[in-house]
Amino acid sequence: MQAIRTAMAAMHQRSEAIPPVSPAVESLVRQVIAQVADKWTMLVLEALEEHGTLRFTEVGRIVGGISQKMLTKTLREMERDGLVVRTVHPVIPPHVDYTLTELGRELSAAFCGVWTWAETYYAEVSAARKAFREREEA
Amino acid sequence: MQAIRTAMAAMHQRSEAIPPVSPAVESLVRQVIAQVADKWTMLVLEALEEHGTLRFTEVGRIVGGISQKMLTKTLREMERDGLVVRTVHPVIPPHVDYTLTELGRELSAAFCGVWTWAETYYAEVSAARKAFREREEA
DNA sequence: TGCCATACGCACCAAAAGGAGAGTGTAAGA
DNA sequence: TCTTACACTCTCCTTTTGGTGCGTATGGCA
Repeated sequence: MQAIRTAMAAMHQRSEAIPPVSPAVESLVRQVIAQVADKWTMLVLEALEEHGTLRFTEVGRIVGGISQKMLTKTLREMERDGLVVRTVHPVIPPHVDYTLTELGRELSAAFCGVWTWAETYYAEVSAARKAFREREEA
Repeated sequence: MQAIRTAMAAMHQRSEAIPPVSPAVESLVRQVIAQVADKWTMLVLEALEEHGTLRFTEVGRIVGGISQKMLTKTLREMERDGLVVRTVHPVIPPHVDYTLTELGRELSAAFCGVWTWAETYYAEVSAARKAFREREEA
């Protein structure tokens, strides 16, 4: 068990990989990645990219299967990170709409490759899963 | 409250967006995206892309801050989805190594854009967060 | 003789994510 | 007058995520 403790301690040390960038930047980039590499964020990004400015319920309808709670949370975090602009029209009933910022549009473009990958290879992923299942059943 | 029930019911309907692709494909792509858009998956992908074949503990050390449990889980899911090959050398102490498949390398390339985005814009995200914090403190 | 190394699996627990449902405020339409 | 619309917020609850610590097999080294 001492062995494991040692291994774990080593794991929590700084990675010695990717020397060109500083550890501080590394850490920040990882933080940003972790926040942004989220299912709902990707879906909302897509919806806004495709449809331009949308209202709260419209985003929910287009994304599909998201609860109000998660929609609010996701949108707020995206606003906080500067990915969307939230515009409140002080009327009753309330009217709020969301638009991608330049930063958001850039991120959406960056994710484009992942969407394309998924569309291109989902059949292969399915096949790999099937093969894996059969292999472990045996 | 009936209003909310109606809105929620509408939200859970199928999205009418993106007509070019079939709903079945849409759903599969979303599933794949949801699995793959994961912090640890992205980090492990990066590590393997940069260093080629790696052993279990090496992956852990390079990724940094991941527990053995999550590392095992992430690696298994990636194997299941056909992103990595797991090779067991039946010796004692055990020796297992992991290599990206072509599929994995393609995905890594697709994520490259997101990494670049994060590296390019993390300062702007930080600034946006700071501004947001100050705005809501007021 | 006895300890170490590796890549896990398992059990237990805490924290976070996420869903369901109710409540809110008020102007305009039935 | 009663309901509806919208964009939430709040509470309660379940599920998932993730961490910690333990056990394991055994050839080789001290």
